[in-house]
Amino acid sequence: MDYLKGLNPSQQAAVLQIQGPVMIIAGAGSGKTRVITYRVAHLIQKGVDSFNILVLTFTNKAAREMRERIMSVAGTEAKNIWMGTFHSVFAKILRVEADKIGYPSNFTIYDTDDSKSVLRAIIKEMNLDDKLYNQNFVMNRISASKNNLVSWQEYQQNEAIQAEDFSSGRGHIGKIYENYVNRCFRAGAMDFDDLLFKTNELLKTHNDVLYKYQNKFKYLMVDEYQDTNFSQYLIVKKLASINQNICVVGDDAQSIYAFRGANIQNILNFEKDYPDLKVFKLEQNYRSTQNIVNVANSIISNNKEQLKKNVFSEKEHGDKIKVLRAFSDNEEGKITAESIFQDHANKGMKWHDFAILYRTNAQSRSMEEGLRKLNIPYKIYGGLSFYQRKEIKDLIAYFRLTFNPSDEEALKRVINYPKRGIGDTTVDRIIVAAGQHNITPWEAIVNSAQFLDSRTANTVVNFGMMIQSFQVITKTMSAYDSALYIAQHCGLLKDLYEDKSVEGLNRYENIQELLNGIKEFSEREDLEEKGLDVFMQDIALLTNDDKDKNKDADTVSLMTIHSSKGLEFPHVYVVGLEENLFPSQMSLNSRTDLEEERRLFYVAVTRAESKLTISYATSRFKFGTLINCEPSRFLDEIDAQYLELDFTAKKAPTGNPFFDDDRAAWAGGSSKDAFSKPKAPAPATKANIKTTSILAKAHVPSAGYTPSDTSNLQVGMEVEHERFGFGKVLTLDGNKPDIKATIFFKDVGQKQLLLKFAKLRIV
DNA sequence: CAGAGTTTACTTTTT
DNA sequence: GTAAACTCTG
Repeated sequence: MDYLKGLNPSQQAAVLQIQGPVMIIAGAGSGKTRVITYRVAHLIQKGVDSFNILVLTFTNKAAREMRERIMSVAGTEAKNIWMGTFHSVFAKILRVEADKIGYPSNFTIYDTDDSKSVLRAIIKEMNLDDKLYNQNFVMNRISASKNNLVSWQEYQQNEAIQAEDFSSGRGHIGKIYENYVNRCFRAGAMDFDDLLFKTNELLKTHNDVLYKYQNKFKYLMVDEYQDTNFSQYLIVKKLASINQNICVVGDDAQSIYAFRGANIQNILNFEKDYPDLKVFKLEQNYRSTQNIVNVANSIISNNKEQLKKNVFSEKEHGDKIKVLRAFSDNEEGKITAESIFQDHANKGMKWHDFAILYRTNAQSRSMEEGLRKLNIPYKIYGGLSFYQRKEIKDLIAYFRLTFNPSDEEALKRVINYPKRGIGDTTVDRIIVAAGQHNITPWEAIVNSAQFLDSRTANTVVNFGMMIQSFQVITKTMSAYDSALYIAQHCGLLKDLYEDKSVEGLNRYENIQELLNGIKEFSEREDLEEKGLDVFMQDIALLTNDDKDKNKDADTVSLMTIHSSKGLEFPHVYVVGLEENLFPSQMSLNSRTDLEEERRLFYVAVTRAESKLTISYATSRFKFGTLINCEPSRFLDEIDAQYLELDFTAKKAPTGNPFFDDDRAAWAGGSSKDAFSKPKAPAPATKANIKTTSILAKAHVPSAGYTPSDTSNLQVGMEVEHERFGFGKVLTLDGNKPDIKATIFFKDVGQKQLLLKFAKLRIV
C-alpha cells in the first residue's frame, strides 16, 4: 500500500473508493493521471480481476501512457486490462459482434476524407447545388445526428430538424443522410461516428450482447469525461447499469471538444444519473506557480456554466505573465524565437522545456520561420499525420480493397492509380451499373464485360484480377510479405521510384517507413493474430502521435492548444491572442461557443509550469491578404496585477493598455506604410520563379516589383500586373474577400481578376 | 483519357 | 499561400 503515501488526502480518498459510482473533478495539474493509475492498481490489489476492468480514454497516447504507468505500479497483470480510446475499444467489440448488425467483421473504417468523398459523390448524383449542400456542412450535420443517436429515419421524421433544414433551403439533407448510410453499408464500411452509433444499436437490440459486456466490464473508468458526447455517454451508462462501478474523471473547465459533439452537461449532470454518487475534488495544482494558477482562475471565472472548485498552488509566486506585442505574424515568430533563445542561453534550459501553443495550425508557419532563423530545433505536433499522406493512403487503399473489395472509396482511389487507363468515365459507368443492378462496384468490375465495351472491360477485369491475386497471397504470407508484394505488384512502388523529385523521394521513403512499421508488427511476439488484415483493423484510428520517431530529441514543441491538453512545459508561449483568431471568429455567435474558447485559453495557460508568455500581433496574413488585428478580449479579462506588459519602448497609457496610441494611427488611414514596410519583397520562391520565367515574353515587371495591399483599391487607379503589365481599374464588384476587378491593360486588353489572387502593384 | 491550367475553399479544434 | 476540385485541350 505504499503507493498511497505519495498522495494527498483527497487523492487518496478517490483511489480508495472503488465500489459504486464515483466522479473525480480534477483541476488542471492536480495529479489526475496519478489518481487513475493508482486507482486501477488498487482495484487489482483488492482482488478485482484485471480482465474485468475497462478504461476509456480519448487518445491512443493517453491510453498507452496510462497502461505503462499502471504496469509500473501493478505489474504485468495490467496487460489484461481493456484500455483504449472509445473508438478503438468499440471497434474491437464491433468486429466480434458484427454479424449481429449485418456487417462483415472485416468492415472498413472510413476516415473523414472517405466520408466526405462519399458525400460529394451523393450530392453530385442527386444533382444538388454543392454550394448549398457544402460537404463539410452536410458532414457536420450527419455527424451531429449520429452523435446524438438520431438515425436517418428519425432525422427525416423529426419535425424540428426538417423545419430547420427547409428554412435554410436544405431540405434534402435527410435524403443525403439516408443514401450515405446505405452507401457505407453497401461498402461494408463504418465512419468514426458509426463505431459509437452502431455500438449503441448493438447494445440496444441484443440484450444478450449487452449482458455479456456488462458482466465482462465490472469496473469502468472514463478519463476526460467532460469530452464525451451523448452516444458515448449512453454506452457507458448501459455498460455500468448492473454493477454501477463507474468512475469518471474530468474537469469541466477543460471541455474543449463541443464542436465534435462533446456535451459538457454529461459531467455537470452526472449526479442525476447516480444518486449515491461520491464526488472527489482534486484542487491542488502541483504543476504551476501561483501566478499562473491565479491567472487561469481569473480567466475561467468569466464563464457562467461550471462546477465550483478552488484550484490553488502552493508553489512559489513565480514570474508575472509576460505579454508581448508584435506588429505582424512574422515579427511575433521572431520575438518568440528570440525570447526562447535568450532563456536557453541565460538560464541553461533545454529546448524541450519550451512549447509554443496556437489556436490554428496555420499559425505554425511564422513560428517556424522565427525558430529556423535562430537555428533552434523544433518539432511540430499534429498537422498532417503520417497516415493521412497521399502515398500512405494509396497503399493502404490497396490493402483495404484486398480485404474488403466492397470498399468503394478505396476502389475509387486506386483503380486508376498508378495510371492504367481506367478514367473517370469508366469509373462512373461502373458505379452507375452497380447502382442499377443493385450490386457492389466490385461485382460490377468482375462482370464488367456486361457493362462496358470489350477493350475497357478488359483493362478493368485485369485490375480486378490483380486484386484477387492479392487476396490469394495474403492468405498465406505474413503481414510484411503481403504488404511488400502488394506494394510491388500494384505499380505504386515503381511509380514513386521513378519520380526523382524531392517530394517523390520523400514519398518513396514514407512507403518504406510504412513497410518497416508492418515488419515490426509482423515480428511482434505478444500477438497471436498478425496477418496484414489485423494490422489494417485499427490503422484508421491511429493518428500523428502514434508514429513518433525520436520523442526524446531536445526540441521546442509547437502544437495547437487542443493537442496540448494533458501536457506540461516549464516555459509556455501562447501566441496569436487576437480577436477573430482566439477567440475564433466562428465562436462569436453564441455564449456557449465563446465559453468553450475561454476554456481553451484556460487549457493553454495551465500547461505552463514556471513561465508563461502571451503574445499578439497587430496585423497578420490571412488567406494571403494582410489584415489588421485587435488584441483578444481574453487579455482584458486577466487581472492586470498578474501581468507584465513588454511593449518595448511603449509606455502603457491610461485606460485600456492593449489599445495604445498606435491604434489611432491605423484607424486614420495613412497607416499602410507602417505595416507594409517590414515586409521584405517576396523572396524568389519556386512559384515566383516559375511565373516570371514563363511570362517573361509578355511583360517584364518593373524593377523592385512588389504587390501592394489592394484592400483600398479604387476605380480609376493605375496598376501593374506581373504578367499583363500596366492597366487601369474599370470596375470593382463583389464583397470583401472576393472582390472582382475589371481592369483594362494597355498590352493585353480587358481582364477580370480576383483581387485576392491577382498580385497587383498600385502605380 | 491524361496532363496542364484554372478556380475555389480553406483556417478552429480530431477520434 | 496551398491543396484539392474543376475545366480545358491535345
